[in-house]
Amino acid sequence: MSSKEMTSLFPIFDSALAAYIHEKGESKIFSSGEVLMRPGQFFKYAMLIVRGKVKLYREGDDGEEFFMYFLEPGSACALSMMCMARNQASTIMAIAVEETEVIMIPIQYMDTLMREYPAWYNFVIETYRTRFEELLDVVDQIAFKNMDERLEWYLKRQVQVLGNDINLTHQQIATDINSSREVISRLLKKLEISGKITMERHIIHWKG
Amino acid sequence: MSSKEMTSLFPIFDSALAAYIHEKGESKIFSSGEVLMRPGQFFKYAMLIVRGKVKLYREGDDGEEFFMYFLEPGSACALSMMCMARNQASTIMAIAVEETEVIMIPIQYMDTLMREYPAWYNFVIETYRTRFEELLDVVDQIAFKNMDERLEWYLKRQVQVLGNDINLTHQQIATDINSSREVISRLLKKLEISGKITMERHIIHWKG
DNA sequence: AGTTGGATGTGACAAAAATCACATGGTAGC
DNA sequence: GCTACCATGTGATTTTTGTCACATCCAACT
Repeated sequence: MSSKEMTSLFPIFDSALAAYIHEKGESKIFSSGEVLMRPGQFFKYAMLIVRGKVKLYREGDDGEEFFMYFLEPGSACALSMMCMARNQASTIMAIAVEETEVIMIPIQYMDTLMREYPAWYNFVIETYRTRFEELLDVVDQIAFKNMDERLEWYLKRQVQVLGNDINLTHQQIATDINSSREVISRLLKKLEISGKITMERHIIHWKG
Repeated sequence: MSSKEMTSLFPIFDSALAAYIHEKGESKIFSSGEVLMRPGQFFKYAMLIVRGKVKLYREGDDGEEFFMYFLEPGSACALSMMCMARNQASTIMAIAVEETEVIMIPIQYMDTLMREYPAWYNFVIETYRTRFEELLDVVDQIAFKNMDERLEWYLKRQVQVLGNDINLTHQQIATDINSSREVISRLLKKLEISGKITMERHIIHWKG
């Protein structure tokens, strides 16, 4: 990726910053399903998403999963930065849901980036802020909403990021929102009756 | 508050930064129960807590409340900074739970702070990070845990910040964790039987 | 002391969600 | 075409949580 492409994907970057990241960052491609970050891992890079989609999960003590949000091109993994900066083990799971290209910036360049590139710390702050707000929405949903509303919200987010055909089994959805397959099947049936979706094996079509 | 006191409360601040904040910040005292920030409000200050305790709530669409975390002296309100920086309405409620002194830094000094005081943006980033991790814990609890565990976790956090005698009615606790009074009463009874607490009217004593 | 209002205790019931058991149905691999 | 493996559908039951009704109890105020 050229510096020019970088500034168009990350509009907050100035050309000097883009050039620096271009020089120091390492490009890496993850294929669909590959793990970018797993709980317990110590992280030595800040990750910028260039292409593809990444799904972030929280894992419970007994291996339960809980979907939090997607990362898309032009965004960064806030958690990677936090773990790196604190030298703390990651507490989340990040998986590529399609072939995904990332720029990995090694930790040793963070001081320079922070000190000499104002656009960088603005970007970092903006990244934290975006994710923070996304997390607040997640809290709202699980604190205040019933499963039917949470399911609908979940489907909407899938559609926003991955398009109107949702390629997930009922079991996968149940895992993502920490429910059970039967409950999801029944609620999906209701959504189908109300006309918001149609269903096929392995696919849910969102109609709005 | 002198610059010297400030650097001891906010150890990340250097003396130049402390002096600048001392000059530009406005000190304000909120009495117990007073609202520092309410949903819908546009925020024009970054708030630093100097003394006292602040409780942060999320509000649901139908006026439900949900306790998120406390702010203590030496910390800042991450949400105030976010709303300010984006010129967005606040989506949370902040209430002083005891007499609380804050330094309010008007928005027009943010550019200078960010540009000329590296300690400031480090502090901002650190603030976001801390709150982010706290929010992740909240998500874990409500996503994966039953009410009994959530209640215990809630009580522990109260104790950590406010001491072993918890001055709350069952109804207030129920509101904080979005449950109902009867459920909380029954679960508290179980905790009393198991020896983790003792109860009096209006008070719960934590025994661990 | 008597009244009153909020706080707490408790049983019965309702609603939401999870779990169990089993039927049906499509499809990939032989 | 047969088989085996998932995915999905569905009723019955259990668990968890919320709701309702009402009793009791304490503390403040007259």
